[in-house]
Amino acid sequence: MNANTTPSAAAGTAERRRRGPYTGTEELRSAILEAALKVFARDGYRGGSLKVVASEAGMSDARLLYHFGSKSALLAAVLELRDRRTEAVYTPMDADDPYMILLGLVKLARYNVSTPGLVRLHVTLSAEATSFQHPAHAYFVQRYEYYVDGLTRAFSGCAERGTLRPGTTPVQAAQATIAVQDGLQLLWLLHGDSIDLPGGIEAHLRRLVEFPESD
Amino acid sequence: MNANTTPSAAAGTAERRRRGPYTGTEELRSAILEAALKVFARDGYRGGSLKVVASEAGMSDARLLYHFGSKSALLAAVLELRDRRTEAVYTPMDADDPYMILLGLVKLARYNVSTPGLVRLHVTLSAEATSFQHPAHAYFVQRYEYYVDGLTRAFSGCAERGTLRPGTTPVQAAQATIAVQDGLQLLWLLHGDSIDLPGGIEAHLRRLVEFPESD
DNA sequence: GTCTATAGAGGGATAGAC
DNA sequence: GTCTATCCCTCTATAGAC
Repeated sequence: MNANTTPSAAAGTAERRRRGPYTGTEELRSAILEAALKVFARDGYRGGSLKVVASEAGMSDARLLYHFGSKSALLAAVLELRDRRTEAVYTPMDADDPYMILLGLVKLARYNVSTPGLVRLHVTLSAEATSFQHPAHAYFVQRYEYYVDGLTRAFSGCAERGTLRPGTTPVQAAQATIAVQDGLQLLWLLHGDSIDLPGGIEAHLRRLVEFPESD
Repeated sequence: MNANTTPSAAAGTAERRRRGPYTGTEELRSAILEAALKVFARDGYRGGSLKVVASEAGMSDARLLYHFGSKSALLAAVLELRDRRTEAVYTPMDADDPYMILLGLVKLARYNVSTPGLVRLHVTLSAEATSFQHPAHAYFVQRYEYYVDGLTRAFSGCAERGTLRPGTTPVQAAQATIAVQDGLQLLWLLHGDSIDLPGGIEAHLRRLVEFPESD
């Protein structure tokens, strides 16, 4: 969040040319993160190598490691980056209006189809992270807990307003919604644009909830 | 499918004891496949190593490779094994009764929760296989096509009988159903038994279709 | 901060003796 | 068929010169 360029970035122009196109530490880190996101999304954490990440970012792996310390630290930074991107599109989860929370998922899906890399990253890493010793295991467990809780509250809000269709509890609705979201992303990666990601999620939500007309 | 023991299996008891507990080629292959399934399920194809598989099966990696030739060939055999296991529980997909096809998914889910290894294998490998160069990429693309087509036919059957609830097309219903199935499996692996896999799928199906009372 | 070089471990696959 | 030994590669991370 700090826009200051670090002191160490005040290198002469000659040196800058020798070092590559990065004019400051932030830009360098950002370039590495971009490359890492791409590689982890394509090959997973286990399958993606630092050498490939470094090469995609146009630098040596030693230089990359100097800035991030270790591969798992790089992964953590990538997940952080992803969270920032997602939050920029999907703020709610503690909003008052449950319908806004739920329909926010459709907006998020529209954003997702515009950035396949983020979808790939999520699908690949969340599956890898089911393994207990995966460095992102705790992250994904926590994240799902957060989303299940938030959506359960939203569906409870609908139930209070009498717009949750009978036959499903708020918790089940929340779990099913996350499942549809993740499952459709996987399907979309395997089957391409014969899958309508936002449309599928919206249809799912409308089977669960009767939304007030305001659209 | 051939139950013959290969000639080479006719080893004396003394030799058998030196070689390990496997009395025939089929049993040996089967032991390897069991270990491979376990390892690939836990660590993925990329993350799982032949040395570990061999060690879990109580043999050297050279011996393993003699019987399967390569790592990707081993993967193919594991996927075949999985298909056989699944087909033993879920035969339909070309049955006449669409309700039977759909409710078969609930039965399948009940089976799945009894064998976490198979669920892990599916979740892990299907995500890895979104990568184009993954050795199981074609397998999963094909498999999903098969399931989407089959379920689309089933939901079309419901539509003809007037029991597909309005607002969703058969194709969308099929895609959503597969998504719920896969997504719930992922959620179940991350969150354990707070997720009711069969119940979640059945609830999803009942939101889509009005089943005739016969249960 | 960045480079080259390398340590040290582990990967898949093969060779040759038995 | 199975073993031991080994090849050759890639991996993460570190060391030391600059």
